[in-house]
Amino acid sequence: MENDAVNELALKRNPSLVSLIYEKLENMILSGQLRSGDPVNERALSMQFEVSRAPIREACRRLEQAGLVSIIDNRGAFVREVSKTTATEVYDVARLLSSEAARHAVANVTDEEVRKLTAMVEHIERDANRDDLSSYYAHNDLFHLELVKLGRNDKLAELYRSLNNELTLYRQRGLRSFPDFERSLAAHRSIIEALARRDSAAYQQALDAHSTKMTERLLNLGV
Amino acid sequence: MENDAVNELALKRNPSLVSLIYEKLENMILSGQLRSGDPVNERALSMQFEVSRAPIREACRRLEQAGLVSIIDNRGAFVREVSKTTATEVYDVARLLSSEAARHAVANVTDEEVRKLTAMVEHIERDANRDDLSSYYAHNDLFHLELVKLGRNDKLAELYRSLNNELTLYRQRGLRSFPDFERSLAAHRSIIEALARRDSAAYQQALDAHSTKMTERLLNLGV
DNA sequence: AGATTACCGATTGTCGACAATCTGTAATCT
DNA sequence: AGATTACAGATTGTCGACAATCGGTAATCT
Repeated sequence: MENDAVNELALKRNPSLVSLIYEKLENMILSGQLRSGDPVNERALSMQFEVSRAPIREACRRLEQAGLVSIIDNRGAFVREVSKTTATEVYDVARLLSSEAARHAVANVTDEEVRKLTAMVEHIERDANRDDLSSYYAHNDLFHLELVKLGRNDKLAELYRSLNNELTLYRQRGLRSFPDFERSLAAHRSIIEALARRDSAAYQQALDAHSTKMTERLLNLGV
Repeated sequence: MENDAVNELALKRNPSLVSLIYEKLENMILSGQLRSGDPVNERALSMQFEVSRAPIREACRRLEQAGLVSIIDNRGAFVREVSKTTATEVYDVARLLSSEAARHAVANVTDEEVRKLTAMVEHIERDANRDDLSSYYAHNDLFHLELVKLGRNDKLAELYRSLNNELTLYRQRGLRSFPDFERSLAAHRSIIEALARRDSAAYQQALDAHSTKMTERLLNLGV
């Protein structure tokens, strides 16, 4: 099931080898298949994927820019270890961006978007009810990214996405807190509700409260 | 004077070929030597620097991540054209980060830092008096970056630096507004002064006003 | 003439080989 | 024995060559 990754890559093609390899590796890291500190060996991967080292190497450099691996000169790439200090910094910036986006969201949001977001919330609730944690986390992240996009600033949204990836890596590093479903889902509901009412103050307040709560929970884990 | 770039690179060494090439190219772009839309040809550069294409290629990918070039598949890298829309977005995020850093600056700043910043302001003033625009711009950017670092969030400062590089590219794209020295230098003075007094409100207000003024001036150029 | 197709030059994409560099271990010296 | 040095293995860094792909131009067709 894993050694036909070759064909996977060979067939899809055109999205460029590097992109495919990048996504594969990103996924392996964010899903926890590769853990913090693990080496990312160019030759080993080039044999595993049956391509030369060049595209692998390039993908690794992209992973570095994305903050997912650290590269040590002449030593190679290693899945990054995100310290609590760094994670705190990243959280702070992500919250700042999210909050800024929220300030502009209500003025721009369309009915269509409210419907889409509502659907996403419901999807997350289904994941929670089925205890499908991995899907829950993924869709939760997507939901929040979509909220940020309401700020109508592509650059800001892109930065947010990138920061959130780093945070996912941090969360992945060790024991993972079991989410407080009840509280979290309720928060989502009130966020969406305020948005539907076009109540900017309530929306910003609900979102900030939710973000702060999440941050606290996640940072108080590793102690 | 320019074609011994070869020896420059060959001698410095160890900071890795890629880093040297990256910095060289970054400098060529930010200084306006390479202008928006110009192709960044791998083979040409590899001959100019007398290295193989591999390190050039890698440097180009880093430039892309830094937002300084766009890469089109199978077509190569081109110095990026930053639209006014994008520049506005980037400005908004940069201002947000700067403002957030300002909120924490007074609580943390040391006397040593105040001295250093004062020296930087004086340096900028000398540049202004000598009408050394290129030095003026460079030190002005450094000054503002140093202010952001007072926020004690490395990640935030790094993002700010990166965003500012993109903005430099935007400014470089066409006609450049002649700076309003008098107003700008006065603003620097009051920023530093508020900082020295540890007057947080005044500091934040002075900095935000200055940033906003700069933004307006720069964005109203290309119309 | 206008549109379509086939080709050509230029550039990037990928490859396999070799050089440079680092880490850890074993041999040597005091 | 402890410290130092020399070596070996593994990995990245760099290179030159070839393949794939793109844009534009010239030849062809209607």
